[in-house]
Amino acid sequence: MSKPRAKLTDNFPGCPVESTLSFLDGKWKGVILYHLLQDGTLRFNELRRRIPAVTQRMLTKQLRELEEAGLLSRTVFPVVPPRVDYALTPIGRSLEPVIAALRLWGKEHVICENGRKYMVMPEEKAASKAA
Amino acid sequence: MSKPRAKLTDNFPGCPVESTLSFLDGKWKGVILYHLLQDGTLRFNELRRRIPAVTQRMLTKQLRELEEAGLLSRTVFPVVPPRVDYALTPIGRSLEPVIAALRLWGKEHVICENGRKYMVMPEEKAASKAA
DNA sequence: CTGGATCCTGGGTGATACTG
DNA sequence: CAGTATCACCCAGGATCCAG
Repeated sequence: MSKPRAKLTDNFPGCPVESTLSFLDGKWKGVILYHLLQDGTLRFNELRRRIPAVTQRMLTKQLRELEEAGLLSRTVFPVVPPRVDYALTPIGRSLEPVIAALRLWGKEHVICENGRKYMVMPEEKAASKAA
Repeated sequence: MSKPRAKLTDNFPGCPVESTLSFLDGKWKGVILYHLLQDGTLRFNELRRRIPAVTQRMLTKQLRELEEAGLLSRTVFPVVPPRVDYALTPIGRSLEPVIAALRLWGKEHVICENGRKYMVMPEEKAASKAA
């Protein structure tokens, strides 16, 4: 199945938010899409290097799910050593505004420090500037 | 902890996409935020009615997590029968562009039919489905 | 280099029953 | 009405070893 968690009986039609989220479900899909949007085409280990915390197993899994969903294409070069390129499909690329929105909000409202995440209230930022 | 799945050791700072996604993690957060954005303030059962597939347990849980994250406020009225209002905080409301992007993409690229989800290629819509 | 196969576990999620 | 308490299941996700 292409949906890892979604039981396909979630809710009635009419919740595109849920639908979209279901394609981003999984711990690494968002990051993968982000890097693919940034760099165009990436090989397996190039992706790994950009997402240090991911394991091969999970990277493979999430890539396959994204591929099955039609969001990215996987190109195998029959050479030795093996080479596999990953790139977004047109649909995958159409997620750009979504990823951009996610990224923007994260930059605005979350502080990442040593791997920890802290929320930042806009008022605090404004207040510190104004007051 | 406020993050259900995120191990906080995911990746180095620099991935706001991941950060944002971590706040939307969980099966119902997106939908909850969406409805709260739509309707302003909602009571517990009003939310339930808008998300038929959710159980009380999960609705409660996700609401608490969103509250702990600071995205929504929970107002208890000491009356009988009980009444609890949920509304977005300013930060919660700041997620509007994100939810909007998610929703827009879903409307453009996903068809919900009888609870099932089908991807729709923009090209296929433009050009008649020939395959 | 790019995976596949296997084992394992944490906790997310559901179902149900109960309560002020 | 708005939850809490419990039990049980399933599978996402990590670790490790193996393979072409």
